Amino acid sequence: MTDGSIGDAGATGDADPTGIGLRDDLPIEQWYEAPARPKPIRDRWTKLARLRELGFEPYAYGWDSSHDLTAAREAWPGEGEGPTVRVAGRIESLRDMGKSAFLHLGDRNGRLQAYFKRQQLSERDAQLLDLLDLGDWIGVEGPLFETRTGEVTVRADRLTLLSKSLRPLPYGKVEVDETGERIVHSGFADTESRYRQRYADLAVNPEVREIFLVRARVIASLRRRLDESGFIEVETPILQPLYGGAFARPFTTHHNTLDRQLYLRIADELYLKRLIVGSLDRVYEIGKNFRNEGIDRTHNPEFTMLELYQAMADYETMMDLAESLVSETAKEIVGGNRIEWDGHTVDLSPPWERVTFFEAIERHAGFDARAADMTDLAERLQRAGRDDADSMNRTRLLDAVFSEWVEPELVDPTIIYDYPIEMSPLAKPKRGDPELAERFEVIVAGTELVNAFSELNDPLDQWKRFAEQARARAGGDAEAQGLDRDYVRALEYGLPPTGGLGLGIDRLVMLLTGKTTIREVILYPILREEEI
RNA sequence: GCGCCGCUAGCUCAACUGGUAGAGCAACUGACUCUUAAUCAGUAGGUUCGGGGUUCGAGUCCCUGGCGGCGCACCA
Repeated sequence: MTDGSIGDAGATGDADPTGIGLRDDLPIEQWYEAPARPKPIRDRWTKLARLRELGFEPYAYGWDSSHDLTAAREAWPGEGEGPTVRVAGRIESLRDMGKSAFLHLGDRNGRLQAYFKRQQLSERDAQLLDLLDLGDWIGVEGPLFETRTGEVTVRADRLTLLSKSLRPLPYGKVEVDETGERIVHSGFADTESRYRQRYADLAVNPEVREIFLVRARVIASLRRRLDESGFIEVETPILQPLYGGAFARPFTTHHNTLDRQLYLRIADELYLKRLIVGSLDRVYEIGKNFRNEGIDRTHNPEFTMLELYQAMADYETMMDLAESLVSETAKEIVGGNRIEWDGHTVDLSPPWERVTFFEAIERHAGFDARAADMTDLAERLQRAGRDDADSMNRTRLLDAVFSEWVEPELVDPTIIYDYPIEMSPLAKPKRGDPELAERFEVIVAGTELVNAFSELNDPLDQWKRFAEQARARAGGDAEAQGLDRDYVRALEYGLPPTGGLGLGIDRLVMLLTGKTTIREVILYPILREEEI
């Protein structure tokens, strides 16, 4: 397979050089009526032909709605016949009873029933009604009323086909019980198909649409809050000659004209701090990072981060900012700070508990990791079943200890601060304790949500830390950072005291939507190639 | 990367120890003027993920490949 794109499904150009453009060796028209197609597809193809015969345009050019479906339902005055509305939507259910028919239209966040009385329709509209299928987009015009069973409904006096659906959507049957709760029977549930055909997932599962509406509102809310606080939004390179700002392996690519190797960024950090040097004293960027690492419930190779930098601030300012950004956003988007997540109740209201890195280990693992030597750390990890411990340096050992005993215990957001300095090559040493860095992470529900520090602004110190990284890299640590000479040059001009913060947008959305898999909050999560 | 589980009709799922592959929804034909998981009668729908093997006989057992899920590792 040279091209796995879904749009080219079934092309057989490789097998038959004269067959370019054929679909499974057939001209496209014959493909739809071939016996190999499921009957619903063949039937829809026949209906499409019939519609054309009758002079209907199956793919319209536009439509003017007077209301979306939710607004239309709300426009019903409460009794009697309401105003005439023009609405559009996709047919989600269809109940034809001969002389009359009911169907439900759906749009991005609403649903409205339409009632058709054949006697009252023009002959053409009645013909059209007979050729409709689930999944078709239609427009409807008529007055609102309430059915005997109490559902606000539009009585369709006029009907317009907007787009004919040739492929049956995997609709389940929707039952609405006495409490108004939607119960979906059967439906579209196969995880793999849902991700591969996200369009069908979104079309059929309103709760999936809701996740992405929430995601959009979360991002808009963060952006508005930062804009109002005097931050300016910027864009920095994704294609970078040197990657840095985090510990991760990059994706590598190549620019032809420049004939030069480039990397997809693993973090925005170094470019953003250069802007603070340039006197843009509050900047942020919301964008994709790319890390060439494993894939699991909390990691997708491309993911979205908010990074912000504020001059004249330190990590304590960032702690306050992290608290307010997360809790205010939660209040605004989901209406509160108590969230049910993976069987826990997570309380996002500030202030969050603040514990130092070594205190946290003391508390949850029961020993003083700062005093412990490497052998001691490795032995403890080995006893806990980590057989790779003897190959780790001290940084990795401490990190392993932290993720083994501390992280899983933290449910409510917890600020873990004062990390060992060797784990934090871009952070300032802690005042009065240079073995530690002024850095914190926010751990919520067992995973890292925020990473922040007082930014290292001493160019000499930065050079030495880079050099240390370079040594670690030479010693085989594939994730150690490269030496970025231009960044040091920038620091030499003078980086004011600066606080910086990174917040994982995907994980925040997971938290606010109750999802335990990052794939559920990314529209197109990465998957292996599909054979179509 | 390793381990476990899964892949059957367009969708959701059945098929005991190997013995003719089924149901509901969707579809089609017909009936029905306020239905709503509409109902009723009938019809059609399958390369059981691909390849190989064992067997008189494989959805089922074995080998191999693909894809997915979960866990572990990795990802500070």
